[in-house]
Amino acid sequence: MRIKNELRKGIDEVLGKLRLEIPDYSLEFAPEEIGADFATNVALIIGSRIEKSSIEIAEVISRALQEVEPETIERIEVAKPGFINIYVTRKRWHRELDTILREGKNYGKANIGRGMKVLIEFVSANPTGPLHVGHGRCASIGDALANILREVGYRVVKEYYVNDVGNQIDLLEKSINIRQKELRGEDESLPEGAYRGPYVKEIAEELEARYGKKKSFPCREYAVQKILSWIRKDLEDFGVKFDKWFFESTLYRKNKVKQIIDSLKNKGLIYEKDGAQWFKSSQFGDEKDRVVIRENKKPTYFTSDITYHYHKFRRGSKKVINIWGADHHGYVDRIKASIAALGIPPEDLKIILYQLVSLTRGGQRVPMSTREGEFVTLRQVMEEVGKDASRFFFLMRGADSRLDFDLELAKKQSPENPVYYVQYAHARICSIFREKRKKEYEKVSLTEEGREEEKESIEIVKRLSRYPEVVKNCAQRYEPHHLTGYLQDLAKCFHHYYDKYRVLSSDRSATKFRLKLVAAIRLVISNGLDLLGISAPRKM
RNA sequence: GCGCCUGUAGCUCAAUGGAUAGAGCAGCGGCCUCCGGAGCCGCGUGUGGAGGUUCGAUUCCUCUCAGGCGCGCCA
Repeated sequence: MRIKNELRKGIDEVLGKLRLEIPDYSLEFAPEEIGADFATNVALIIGSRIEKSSIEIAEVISRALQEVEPETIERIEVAKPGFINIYVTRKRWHRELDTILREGKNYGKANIGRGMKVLIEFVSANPTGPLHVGHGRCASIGDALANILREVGYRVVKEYYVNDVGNQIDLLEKSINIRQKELRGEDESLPEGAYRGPYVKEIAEELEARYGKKKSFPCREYAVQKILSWIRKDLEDFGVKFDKWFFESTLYRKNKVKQIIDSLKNKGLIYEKDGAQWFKSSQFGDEKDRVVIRENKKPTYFTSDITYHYHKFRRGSKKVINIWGADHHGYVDRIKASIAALGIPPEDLKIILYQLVSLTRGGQRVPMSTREGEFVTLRQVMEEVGKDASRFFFLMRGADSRLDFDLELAKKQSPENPVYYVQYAHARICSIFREKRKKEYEKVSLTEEGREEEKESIEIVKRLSRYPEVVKNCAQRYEPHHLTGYLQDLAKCFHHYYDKYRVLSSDRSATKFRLKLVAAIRLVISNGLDLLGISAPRKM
């Protein structure tokens, strides 16, 4: 068992013996300045409930705990307001290190998901143009989160929703047609909001070559397929693979949208006004009602989105996660209202909003509108900055913070980019093991007992020991960025240690221990980077 | 005007209601007989403002100021 779980069990046992109710208390790694290994506020919580001094309670609990866990606990101190600080024996930390190495690739896995099915939908950019940097941020977050959720025991499906019908596609078709006319020498200017990117011309040329002046040809289908194939390739090269591509058009083809409207009608939640059909979303927390069937009898985008979300749950997902750009936040309440109306608890739908990436190039703001056709693509960023670096960069900050991405700076910084710092630690450790094979240390096995005397090594074991909780924390809060921070910190500890102590030396006993330690560091870095979708190179 | 998000060190950002608020970058000064110098070490009077909740607030509540976004029978 890992130390923390063991201590929690011990504390619970002590509270039982003292006939105290077990409150919701914290048991954490103590802040570094304290010097202790773990700290709990259990006495503070109890003290505030019953009218007694927290310090006294802490002292009673400490004494009892010491007796329950003599092998693990070196000593216990009670501090200021009533914290209990626990010092763990070195022997116990050594066992922890062995546990980590034994678990190997599985270290970090948990079962808080208990096999629950989760559907995570992200990117879902309209197939009207290539992916841009913002989508890269979304893809990085979604993919990492999916990996993390899998790691802690959820069954995760990654899905991309393709809006292959509607006004944007109409507009794309129109834009292509105009470019075709240009090719034939006819002049017609692009309407307001048309797609102007060079790829539109490219598609127009291909269509022109294939179909010439034929009256009808599958323009939309061709264009969507074409653009989607670019998107797919971009994502693939970015290391993101979707389990399912769900086409909006299938909802119409299978009449699902009409079924949803009928179902809402049967619940008495649809009424007519100004020639349109309205859904009473305000009854479910939305600020006002919304149109689902326009005056022209066509459903709105919202209507197919209701249908889509309902069917995500119908397909067996207990939890649905969406990752949207923050400019869609006004949409959250109405979509939650709609699934609530259909009998699904709205809290089963988690919507993560990421702030848009503002892109600059040498301090100059780069406009980022797909429709204006002037934007920096994900591919450009990948090629300039590299896949690993850009993914790490996108994952360093919480989704809620705005991200300033200066391309010139990112390029310039690339050698000092934090991702290299973490990867370098991994490569360095691999190098130690290459060196080990060349020399007499060859026969040293990682299962042998070794001696440790420097305090930094125990600090590192403590950090390694935190790893599974970091992963859990990311999963429970849907925030992968805690993992990037953790890995940077771990890499820092390693580089420091490496600089101060030689791993391979004539001191055989110390060598045994240090090899174990760095092997465990390498393991955790590798597991962590893997979850983030970033490679852990053996050489750089 | 209403709603959501964000205000933390020169810059970019961390911190499940916990103890003396932490990193990176930039700047200055040091470290290569030795496993990879893409590295290490040293240098810091910062939570926009005012109240409140409590043993304890960057975190929760109210008000306020600043920025971003949204408020369509667009998606």
